[in-house]
Amino acid sequence: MNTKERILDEALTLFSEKGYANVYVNDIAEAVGIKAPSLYKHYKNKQAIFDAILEVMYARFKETAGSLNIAGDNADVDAGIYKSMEETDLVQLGKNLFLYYLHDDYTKRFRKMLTIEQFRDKALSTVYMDQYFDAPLSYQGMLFGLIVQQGLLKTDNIPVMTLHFYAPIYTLLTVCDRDPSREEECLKLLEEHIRKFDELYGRNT
Amino acid sequence: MNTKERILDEALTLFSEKGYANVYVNDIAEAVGIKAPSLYKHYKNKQAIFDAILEVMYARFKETAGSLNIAGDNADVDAGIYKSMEETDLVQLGKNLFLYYLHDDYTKRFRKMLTIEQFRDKALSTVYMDQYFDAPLSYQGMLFGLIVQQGLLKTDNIPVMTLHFYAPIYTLLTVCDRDPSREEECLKLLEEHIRKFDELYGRNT
DNA sequence: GTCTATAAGAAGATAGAC
DNA sequence: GTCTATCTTCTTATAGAC
Repeated sequence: MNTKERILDEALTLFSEKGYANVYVNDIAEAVGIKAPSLYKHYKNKQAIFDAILEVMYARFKETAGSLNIAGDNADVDAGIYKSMEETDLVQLGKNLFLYYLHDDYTKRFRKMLTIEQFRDKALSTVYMDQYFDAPLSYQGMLFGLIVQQGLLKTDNIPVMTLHFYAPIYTLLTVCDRDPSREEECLKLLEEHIRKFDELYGRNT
Repeated sequence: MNTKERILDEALTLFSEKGYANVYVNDIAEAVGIKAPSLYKHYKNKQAIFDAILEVMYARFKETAGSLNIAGDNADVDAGIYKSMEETDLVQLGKNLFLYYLHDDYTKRFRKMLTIEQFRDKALSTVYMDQYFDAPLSYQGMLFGLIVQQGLLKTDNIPVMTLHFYAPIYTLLTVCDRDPSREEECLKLLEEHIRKFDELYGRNT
């Protein structure tokens, strides 16, 4: 990783921990191991560093299309999900998804930074919502549509079914973001959630 | 409302919109209609204003005990909920709760401020989690325990049942906080969520 | 309690040597 | 590309009159 990239990396870490306004260019330089004025050889100013981070983020979000997919980052795996649903590997998939988003270094820092900065910039709150509400619900809703079509789960309201699957995952994710020490507890609840979800939707009309 | 209170009120509005670091004492003074130096006759410094806001917040949170209760802010109403559950007024109660937390002016601004500032201060993230995760789940879990005892709803896992009820409400609340124009859409989903929740847990073992 | 004037310091950014 | 020195601006806070 060259200096220009390291600046983005360290800045992202700092922004995600303290927010843009509470991070000084000197902090970033120090984290990188250079002096503050040297930053300006790589980026026009502090805002340009922030903007560059957003660009990287947008690019990554685009790559993983409907982020917070059922399989996390692999649409191929998702595509096969409704074929093997008989074994209730929905649990394993849900946990993988959760852990991927919780532990993937970039994803995690982006999410925390967005959480802090979203109210200052309407565009950021739109990105946050798209990434953590609309896209997951849309993508997962499509998958559940297939699963229901296969007769593996039953419902007359797929959007609500999707919300029932996803909202607890999202909620538990926000808990772990705030207090990583609660990960074990949340994973346990997550597993119980999916098992019960499967049970509730598995044998009703 | 005297000047001292108006300072807190305007500061809370500004902090919830831009975050502590992005609000200058001059902004607060301007909002109140006085000059910045006059603020210092009421509060020792900027941080003291923030701290005073937190105190008010803690006091209010304490008043409404297990905030995000089923009935929002009225434990008496909650206490009677499991007697009249036959009429599925769970929907109305859920909507009232949601709307109370969405529209109550103080609650809303506190929540947004906490969202922005929580990562800077461990204590704040603890307050946030307690207020929007632990307390609601604990309180609602107790109520669902009673409801289940009455045989009105059925489950072998009350914590997960409570999560299933609350997580969608929480998730939809975070959507409306970010984009108030989606309130109608979210209310519709909320209502469908509770109806389906009632259906799923109403006729299973 | 509010004002004007201003001090004190912090933070972002530039100049120019190496 | 990195450094030291420095400038500029912004922000908090104080002094002292009214």
